[in-house]
Amino acid sequence: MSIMTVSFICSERSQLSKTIPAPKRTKPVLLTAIGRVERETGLAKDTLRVWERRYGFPKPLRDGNGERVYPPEQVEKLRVIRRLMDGGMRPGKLVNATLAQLSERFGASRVEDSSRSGEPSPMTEYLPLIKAREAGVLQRQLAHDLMRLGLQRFVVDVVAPLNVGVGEAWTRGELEIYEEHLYSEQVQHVLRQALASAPRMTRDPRLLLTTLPGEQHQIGLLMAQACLAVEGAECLSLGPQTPARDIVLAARAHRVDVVGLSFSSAIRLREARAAVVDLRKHLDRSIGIWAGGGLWAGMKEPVAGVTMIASLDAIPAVLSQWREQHSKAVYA
Amino acid sequence: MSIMTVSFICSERSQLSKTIPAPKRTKPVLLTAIGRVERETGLAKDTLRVWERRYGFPKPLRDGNGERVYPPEQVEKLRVIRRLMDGGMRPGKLVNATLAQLSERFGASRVEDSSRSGEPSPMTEYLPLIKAREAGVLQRQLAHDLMRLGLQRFVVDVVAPLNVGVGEAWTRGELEIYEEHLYSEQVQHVLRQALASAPRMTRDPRLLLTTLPGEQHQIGLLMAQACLAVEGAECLSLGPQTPARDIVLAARAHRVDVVGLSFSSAIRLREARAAVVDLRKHLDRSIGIWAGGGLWAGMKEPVAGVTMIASLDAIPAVLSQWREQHSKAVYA
DNA sequence: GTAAAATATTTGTCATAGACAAAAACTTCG
DNA sequence: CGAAGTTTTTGTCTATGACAAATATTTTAC
Repeated sequence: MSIMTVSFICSERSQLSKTIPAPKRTKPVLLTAIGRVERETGLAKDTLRVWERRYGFPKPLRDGNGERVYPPEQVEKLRVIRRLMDGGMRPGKLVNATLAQLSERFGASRVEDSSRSGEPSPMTEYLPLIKAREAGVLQRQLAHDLMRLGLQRFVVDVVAPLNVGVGEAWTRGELEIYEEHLYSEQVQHVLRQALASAPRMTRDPRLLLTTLPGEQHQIGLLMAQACLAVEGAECLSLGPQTPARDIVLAARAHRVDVVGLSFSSAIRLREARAAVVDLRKHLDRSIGIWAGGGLWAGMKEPVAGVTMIASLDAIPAVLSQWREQHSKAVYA
Repeated sequence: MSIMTVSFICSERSQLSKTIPAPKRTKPVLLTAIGRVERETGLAKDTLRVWERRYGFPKPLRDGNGERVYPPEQVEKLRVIRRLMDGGMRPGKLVNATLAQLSERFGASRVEDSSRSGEPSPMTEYLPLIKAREAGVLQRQLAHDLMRLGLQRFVVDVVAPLNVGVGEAWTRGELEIYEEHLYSEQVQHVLRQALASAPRMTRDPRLLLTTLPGEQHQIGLLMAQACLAVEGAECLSLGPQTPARDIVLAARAHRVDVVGLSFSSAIRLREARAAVVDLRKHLDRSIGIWAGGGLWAGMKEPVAGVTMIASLDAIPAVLSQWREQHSKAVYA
């Protein structure tokens, strides 16, 4: 993680501002090699090749060396498919549909939510702000709602639905990725501010918060931390992507009672499950594991020795339950 | 990025706290499949296989299905090798060395730095705090130094060397990854606090800050943002990992003057270079690109139309140069 | 009819081995 | 000593086959 060295190679001005020549575009067509497609879509190279073999899609062109080059429409379609798969659909049904047909499928998974009641969703209020590209206004509105509702309700009623809504809006093509990034950055800012100013109570349980490798999303972690801090739990966050081995070491070193893990739905259920099972295997039995994230709502059987928390709403209940059990143990 | 759904599947207590059965460890030996090794070391599956074929290392065992399973020592050695390669060494010379021999090599790249002068490095002050596992104390010390030195000097003289030092300490086995994570989290916290309380000047240039996909490290970005904010530049951060296409869109939408990219040394030079060249190709010529990070110190020829900033020290100079050129343009 | 068990399909990941181009290191020449 | 040419190193790509885990479908039992 060493990031910056202190050497100073920029002493020559001529080198410093080489803003002069500016390259000319060679071809207006942008073809993407398989390695890059893997990075952009999150679909493994092996998977891309096997889909081509089995389903006939994607059907990349070949360059001079016989290597696959993907035109942008196919990459775009792959991105959408990946997105739908995260929502539980299977690739066999998706690859041979047109982009238009795929877009329709999105509706299916959201009907229950949007038409559930007449009450205004946070999305109707915030989406224009995000699209207006006014970072300052967005941040002030968030800060305002935070003040009005308090941290707990702000997270549960505003931020959590907003995350879902923003993700869906992106899926429907209503938002660009950069707008999502910008939103995410503002929310993180507001949440971190709130956490910093919240008084630190040192009450049981002591929690170690992080995500497993591959899960990059910090917002889930921050939301959880906020909900836990409000309830007086002592949180220690390692940030995202801590390897299992290091979670075990850190949990021991800091003598925590519980390890809290956050999972976004951008990760596949079975992988997440396997990773949690693995962690449970190696972590001391006296230390609890709480796995949070909407991901778990779709799971059939729970993992032994792990508490699944599918909603932030559930955090207070889980906490009080833990405290109850723990106090009993002291008396017993 | 949809992270949490609002469904509440935890209403049944029995499911909620399945902390009962607790699995028994089957085998004390921890064998790692190739996919996981890829994730943990950052070395592609193809690379792992081709090294095995060519150099005879790693030499994984095979499970019942003839699939590779890597014992922990080999994974550890791979991690160290990866680390050394990021420093510019070549794998052929490394794979057949013992772990002890590899550790020696680390010295080579740091001699110039540590023995350069007698002045106390921030490391001597902070390393004990990190190892003491007292997050609160560490944070207070950081905040104290921030107050004492001011944001600019704090970033350049304390945080930047600390990042390098912490990375090296990890390499030498003096720090665990989780300790690095914890340190990183505290630093981010302090930097974000400082940025939030800094008054927002709206002076040219307008910057869009982010990292390219694959570059996860946020600290470099935050440090840059701090240095830029101090100098009065208007920063808009998208957080890490924005695809090139979206950087182009965002830069246009927000009418920025410059796109600032941060690169840690955990990424390979040629890949970074290629990515920057690609971005330059697609970004409007009127928008500048500043690529920051110690990475670029090792580069031979600069990229046309891109300003490389190898050190945070250089930021004020680059800024004033930009302003100078830009004001000239106005009068011309 | 529903629930459980058995069977079938879908799907991702792994294996093998050969090929090649870009980068780095090493020679040779002026 | 530096430029130009040559060799080695190295990562990534290709192709096809195989298999197990997850999911869907059918059959069987109650």
